[in-house]
Amino acid sequence: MARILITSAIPYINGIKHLGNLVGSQLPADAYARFMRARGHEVMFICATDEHGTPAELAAAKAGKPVAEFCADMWVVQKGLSDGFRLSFDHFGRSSSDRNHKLTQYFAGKLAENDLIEEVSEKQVYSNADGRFLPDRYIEGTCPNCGYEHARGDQCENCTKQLDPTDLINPRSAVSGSTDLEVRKTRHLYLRQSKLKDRLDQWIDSKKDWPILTTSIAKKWLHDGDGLRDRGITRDLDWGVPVMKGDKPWPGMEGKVFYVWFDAPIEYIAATAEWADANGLDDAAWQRWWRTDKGADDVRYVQFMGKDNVPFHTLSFPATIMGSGAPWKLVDYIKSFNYLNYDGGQFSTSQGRGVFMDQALEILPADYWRWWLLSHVPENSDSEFTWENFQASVNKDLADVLGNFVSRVTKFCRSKFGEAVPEGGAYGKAEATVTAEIATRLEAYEGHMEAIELRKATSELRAIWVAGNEYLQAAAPWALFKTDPDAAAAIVRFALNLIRLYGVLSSPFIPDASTAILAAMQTKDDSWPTDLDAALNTLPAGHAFSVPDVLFAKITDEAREDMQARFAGQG
RNA sequence: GGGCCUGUAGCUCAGUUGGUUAGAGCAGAGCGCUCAUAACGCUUUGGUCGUAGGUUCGAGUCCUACCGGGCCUACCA
Repeated sequence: MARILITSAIPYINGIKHLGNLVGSQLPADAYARFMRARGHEVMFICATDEHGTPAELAAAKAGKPVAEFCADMWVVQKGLSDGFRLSFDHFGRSSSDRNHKLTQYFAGKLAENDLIEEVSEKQVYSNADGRFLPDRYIEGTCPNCGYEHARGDQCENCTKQLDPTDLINPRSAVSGSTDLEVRKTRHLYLRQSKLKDRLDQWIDSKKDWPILTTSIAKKWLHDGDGLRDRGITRDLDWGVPVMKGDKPWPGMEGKVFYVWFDAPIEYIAATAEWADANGLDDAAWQRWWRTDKGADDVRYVQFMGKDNVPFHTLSFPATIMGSGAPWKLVDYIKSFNYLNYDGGQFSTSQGRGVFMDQALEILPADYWRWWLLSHVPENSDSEFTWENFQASVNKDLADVLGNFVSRVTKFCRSKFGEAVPEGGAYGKAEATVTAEIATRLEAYEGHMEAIELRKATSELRAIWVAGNEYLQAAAPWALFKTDPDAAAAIVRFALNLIRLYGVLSSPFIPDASTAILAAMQTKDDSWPTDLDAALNTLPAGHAFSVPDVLFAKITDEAREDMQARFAGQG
């Protein structure tokens, strides 16, 4: 039995996430975690909300709430949605937790001890009307290059020229529109990750099996221009982790907080500590996942994230871990994803374009979304959601291939033999043949899951469902029943056992249906099959079962058209 | 501008270190079955693998150029 630590990129607190966000980290991480648990491994699956930064403060102001209250409320919303999608986190934490405050300050102190922190004096734009420093992109003005009037302080979206906020003509705050701006001097801490460049480079080089998307982004940042640049890790904000050197004050840094991307990955560790706290466990309980000197050296640590998060996970966070000089666990495998687009364009929060997590659950059960999203997860390139594809995929795979199989077998049995596994006859050649096919496919399925090749895994799982229909069609118990009821009984017995097997094998992707299948089969035995012949004899003759309700109702053309219209967006 | 990814049947995608007639699912067509959510099964029609060159006995696979799509480019997270 292995020990596997799994983290999903932590969703930003600022609003409800859309399906593109969901499929880019949390959902694939969940399928992987569920599979590994089902295989009997010890899993720690961690997620949290990412609560700091300027956008959170602004969203809170817009909602008319103090930021702490806003975040607390949004955490409840996001937690509810992750439960709704059946994301099986062992703990869903908060980056604003006391644990994260302490750990973030601890890491900063360690980095300072090791001469990896530098104080830099810089100039930044301050908005008097807003009473805050503004990040470059929150300053708007006319582009000096092309004359576009809504250029942002970091880059003009029209001509793509890189800008400095002071380049803008008629600069104004993107928050309030105020032009009462001034450039102020401020001091910030920088993480001297450039000193760790060679070590990071060698480390990345050693990861031959990582997705090319992961390593190519890391390489680009390591070697672009003068190489890896140092990075500011503090901000002039009110909401965040106060800058401290371990548990001591940091002279000159009063009133400042750590930058959200410094504390966010540390929350992976902190959330595990929060988990221990929530379960009344001691520090050793979480440290055995994170400290290689306290039991974590046999842990395999896998991270999931969208491609936009790759630099922080391949460089900044490892630099923090390495630079601490303490035996913290470094990531072993980084699975990164491309983007999911929506019907010919991007998902857009501002334009209300696409489907958001709360709306998705209002429309259809979680399993529908999970199945479609995971069988189309953007592993190799950006992929696209269309309602036609969603409808076709869900109706065919879930309703016809799997759902109808369960239906036809259980109903046939009920009408001919009653609601118990029938006795009589014996498994023969046909059963051996399909068992052999499933064994081969199961091995492939497991291999793809181990390698986190989720699309391939779903297609193999589907083929396992199809094998049941092929078997049943060839065996034709409805015909055999008339001449040889015992032979028909054996076929039905085998098919009922197939149903239970499907319930077990499908659980990483469609957990609710899995539960419903096992409940209908009236069994608690959800153990992953190691011996297929034994697994297909789990339900003995005489074992009672019930005919479940329709597992997956089909999406009608009319319903699809309604949804299509509803989510077309205003943009 | 620079870097990276991507372009394979109407649609969504597989195609290992280059090796014989390029595969799967869906959609389409035909047949079969009638237990089932008009579900299932079998058979079958679709591709000069973005374009043009090159390397090679041999290229979807390697190289070059071009065309199209996408992402990143460090103060949004």
